[in-house]
Amino acid sequence: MADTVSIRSLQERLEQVVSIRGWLYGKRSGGRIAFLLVRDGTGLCQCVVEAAQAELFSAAESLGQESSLMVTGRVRADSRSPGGAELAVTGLQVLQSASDYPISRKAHGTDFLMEHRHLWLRSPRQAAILRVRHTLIRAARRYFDDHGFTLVDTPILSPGAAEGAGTLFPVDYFGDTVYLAQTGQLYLEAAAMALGRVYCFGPTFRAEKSKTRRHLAEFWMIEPEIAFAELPELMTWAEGLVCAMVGAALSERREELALLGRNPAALERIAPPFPRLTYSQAVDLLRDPALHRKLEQELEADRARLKTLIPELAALDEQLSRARQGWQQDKLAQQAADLRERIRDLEAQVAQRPIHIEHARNFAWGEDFGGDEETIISRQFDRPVLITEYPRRIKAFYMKPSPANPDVVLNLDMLAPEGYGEIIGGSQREDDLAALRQRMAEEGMNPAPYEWYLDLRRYGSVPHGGFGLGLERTVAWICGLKHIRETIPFPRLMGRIYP
RNA sequence: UCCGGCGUAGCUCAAUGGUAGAGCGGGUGACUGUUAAUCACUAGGUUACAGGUUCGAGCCCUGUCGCCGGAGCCA
Repeated sequence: MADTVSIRSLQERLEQVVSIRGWLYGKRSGGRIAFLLVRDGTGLCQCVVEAAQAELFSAAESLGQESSLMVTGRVRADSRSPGGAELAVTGLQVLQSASDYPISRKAHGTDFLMEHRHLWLRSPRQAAILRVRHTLIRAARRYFDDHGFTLVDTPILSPGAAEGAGTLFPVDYFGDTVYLAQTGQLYLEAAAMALGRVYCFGPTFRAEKSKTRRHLAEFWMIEPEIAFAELPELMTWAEGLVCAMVGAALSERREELALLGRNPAALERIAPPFPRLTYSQAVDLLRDPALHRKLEQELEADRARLKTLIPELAALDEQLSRARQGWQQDKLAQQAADLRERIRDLEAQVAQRPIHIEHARNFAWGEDFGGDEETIISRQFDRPVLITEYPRRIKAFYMKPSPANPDVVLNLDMLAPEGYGEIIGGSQREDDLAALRQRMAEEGMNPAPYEWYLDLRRYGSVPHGGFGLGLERTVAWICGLKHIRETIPFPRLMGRIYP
């Protein structure tokens, strides 16, 4: 009886007879030889069946993509097999013979792939993303665990809405309406007063009707909350967390990042200290004529690039019209489609840029940053940027105003580079009972459901704060993905709940 | 909610208002080392749906539905 081993470990089994279990990823056959490409979640292995073994050969030839099987054979080194080792098959047990697997090893549209998300996960690219995601989660948890934090799970069902009830999902709770949590923060504050340093990691829910590449209705957030921490300390924690996550991806997931086409150089630059701006400094930056000149130069550069892309596309179309073989045609058509998409994106950017510049020029202190302002600011730096002290009026009631300027609060946002947007939002909390009550009154909030929260200020209140990191946006940034829907196994998007 | 784009074979896409097509995938056959193998043959269609204009509609018009991503809002 041969040992059953993982494909990843085949290199250590050269010349031995072993079995592997997995799924048929691809198949090619000649008149007297058949190649089965088997995947098992740890790697890909080419399995060779020769026609001399008539029964094995006909069984191998009849298998459809994604059939599940156990293959036994002698391991031999061969550079033509994906993992460097192939299996000379002596035994083949078909667990289930599959036919008409919907996802071929070819280009598909996003709608089709999303409808088949449960199968799409089997493709190498999606599996790579899930591995990076896993590594980032582990790195974040390890970072907190190693720094004296205690994991505290906060409830998912929460009574009444803290702010903007329209952004919460209502749920029937024994006849009452409650809501799916959009943060564990208030509960974490209670836990921080018990344990000092705490964090939670769980799903959060937003009912915002946002249909963009940066939004999910259900996403995972890592939230630390730290007793005695004031704003500067919070920034250090945020920086440390992000560096720990990027570092783990670089040290443990090089292969996956390469498969995803992510240039590691952009990630290797990520080191503390991150640039820090106050909101007011960011506004000055937006209004700075030097920035506008720079943006206009970039606009010219993009226009020039667009001019080079268009002949490139024409050349590709020309090649396409001359291509003979079907799959070459298909490949070229795919390249042409990709290029067309890049051109469309670039054209849209070029068209939008003057509007963005105009927005930046006219940006008034007190407004919140929109996506285009965030993009402009984050593009000025080659690593994540921290922005602090936003106007009090656009921020939540629990944020502590700055003692130096009560018009701003002691909050922090972190913008990821390359236009990936906000990945962290947090603040030092208001720890004074009277001030907190006043802020709640200003917001027109009923204090009754928050008496427990106010208790935290009645009994041994201390300065404290925390922040939340959006896992999926971080995964998208680190993997260099165009869309957040690939960062989570089963994305919940507005208008999509299947599968 | 608003703005814009798209909807043709299982998939990816073609088709001046005038005979609905190609590649991939499926099926059959050929081929001793393939790398999205290749070659030959073959099956496969209510052109999203409902109206309208026209001698004639995949194409033009109106409405509905679905999908996409941008604004607002947010991580």
